[in-house]
Amino acid sequence: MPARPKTTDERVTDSALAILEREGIARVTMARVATAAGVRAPSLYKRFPDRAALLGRVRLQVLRDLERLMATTASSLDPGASLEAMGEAYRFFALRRPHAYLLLYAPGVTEHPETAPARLAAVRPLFDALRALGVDDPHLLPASRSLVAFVHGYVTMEIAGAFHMAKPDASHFRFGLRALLASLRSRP
Amino acid sequence: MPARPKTTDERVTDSALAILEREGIARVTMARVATAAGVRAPSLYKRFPDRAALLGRVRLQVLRDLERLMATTASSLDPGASLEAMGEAYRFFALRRPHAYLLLYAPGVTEHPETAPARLAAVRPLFDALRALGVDDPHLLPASRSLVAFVHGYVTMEIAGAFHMAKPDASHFRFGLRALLASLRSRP
DNA sequence: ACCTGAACACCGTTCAAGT
DNA sequence: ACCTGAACACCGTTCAAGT
Repeated sequence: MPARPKTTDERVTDSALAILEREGIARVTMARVATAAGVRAPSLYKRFPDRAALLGRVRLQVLRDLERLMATTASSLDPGASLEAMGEAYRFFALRRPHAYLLLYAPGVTEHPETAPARLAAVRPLFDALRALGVDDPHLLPASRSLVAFVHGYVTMEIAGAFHMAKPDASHFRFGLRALLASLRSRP
Repeated sequence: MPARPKTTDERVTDSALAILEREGIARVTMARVATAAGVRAPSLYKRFPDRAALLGRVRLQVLRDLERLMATTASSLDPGASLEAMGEAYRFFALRRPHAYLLLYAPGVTEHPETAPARLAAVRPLFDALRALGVDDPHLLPASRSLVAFVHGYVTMEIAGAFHMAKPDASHFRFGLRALLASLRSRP
């Protein structure tokens, strides 16, 4: 009764992420992921309860990439410049990996227990920069939510093609980001 | 060779919209829509090329509801108050009909030809109010895009439960909306 | 002209049987 | 302990056959 593993959890999630990034969430089927991971579809159920849970694990992976990017981008010098840089970095992340980004808010995904902490960790640098900018404690939460909402909304619409532009236009994004930051900066 | 219709295009889209609002996009299957419309699944293909096109037609319908709401909400009195009211109305629309709202940016939907004009019409009152607020022509497009991005991003995250709040919190939304509007108002 | 059952290729998922 | 073929209930879609 050996029956030794032909794959690993990590290889399964890596395979799923690769298919996701290339072809989108709808194409991430259990059969395709299984084959890419060197196994048959039913075997995946020994590792993940169902497709929603597998996608939840992939989401966590993407979130950690984003978290790393945010931490790297945050500069300790000028908080204003740091916030702008984080906004731009976030947008680039989303535009470069649209399918992976969309997974962060896609329906039909069971949230992995570590996802909530990871989401918090990803906005932590933002929080710190806002504090450094002079935003007082009671306004930290609404301010960071507003920033994330703007950036998330903008890139989602950009990915969906809502602006029907020839090329992605960074100038309008920067306009909005700066407008919001200027307002937060001049808070009483 | 009569074979007279058992349903209509309108009844089909109405049925699809009803299922969508109650159970979400994944549950809008051809079989369920057909039955609700008094017909069998294959019959739908005489009216719509495929599921993506049917969903595209439903999206147009939702967009027109939103357009009507925006037009109604826009007040000709104070443009600042009007913009705030439009933001709040947009948010309520999305929170009251989350599945319908999400369809506006969902993947796997073939865009109906009239959708682009309808999207334009929906933001028209916003455009007008921004102009009345004193935003000059070259900034009208980035300003409206930024506002829509913020509002869209905020409600999407709210629907997805990203803020993990007990109740939806209007105060943070209003904070961000006002911050953005204040910045646009004080433009040179 | 529109509706339909039957069929096809594909899903996610379960499970008894293999090693 | 993990893998698998076979099976189930469901998809979207096509099409020949009905009226």
